Amino acid sequence: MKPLPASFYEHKDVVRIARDLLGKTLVTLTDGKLTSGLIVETEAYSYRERGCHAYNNKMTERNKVMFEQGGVAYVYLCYGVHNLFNIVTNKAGQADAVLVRALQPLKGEETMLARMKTNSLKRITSGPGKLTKALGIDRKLNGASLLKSDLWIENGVKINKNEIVTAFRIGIDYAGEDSKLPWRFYLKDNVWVSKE
DNA sequence: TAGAGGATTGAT
DNA sequence: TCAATCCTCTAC
Repeated sequence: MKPLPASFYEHKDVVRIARDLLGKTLVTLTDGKLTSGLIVETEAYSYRERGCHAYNNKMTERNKVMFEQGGVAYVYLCYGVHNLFNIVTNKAGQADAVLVRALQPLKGEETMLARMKTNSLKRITSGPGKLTKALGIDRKLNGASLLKSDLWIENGVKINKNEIVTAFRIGIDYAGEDSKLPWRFYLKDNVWVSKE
């Protein structure tokens, strides 16, 4: 399998990319250990709405990688506890991104279990803060290219349109009206999706 | 330079 | 329901 091409990430419609990422495979090679998982839940963020760190084209030290060309990782610390993994999309200067919220473990399951200090495979990647830990993603990978580093996305399984559920995004009440945008996508009846 | 708060999680 | 935990942003 090969990483998805740059053109996939440079599309101008971040919502479409978020939907297309369902069923793709996220792969990391951290500390010499390969781990991967099927993407089963995503959320879209755009500089045009308040839920986004780069709302109104506001660039800061933290979110500046969002303004790079699509195809890089945006990893940041949330609540002082969790690393959250985003995929930067669109062209340079158009700060859009997709947050990966849940995975279905595929490879390196033992490595993930060891990182999570648990014996239960269930729910170890069902949440944005958990999947980064399971796959060994942290802020060192902020700005890393998904085309040529130890972090990339491959084609996975084909998803039918009627398997995709559309919902409101989680945890962004502060965004006002924009928190009602139906920009969260997940696979219907998939046990690996994060719980609300 | 101090203070507030967050795209979450797991324990109580 | 609530604390953990720390980096980032904003205001002074």
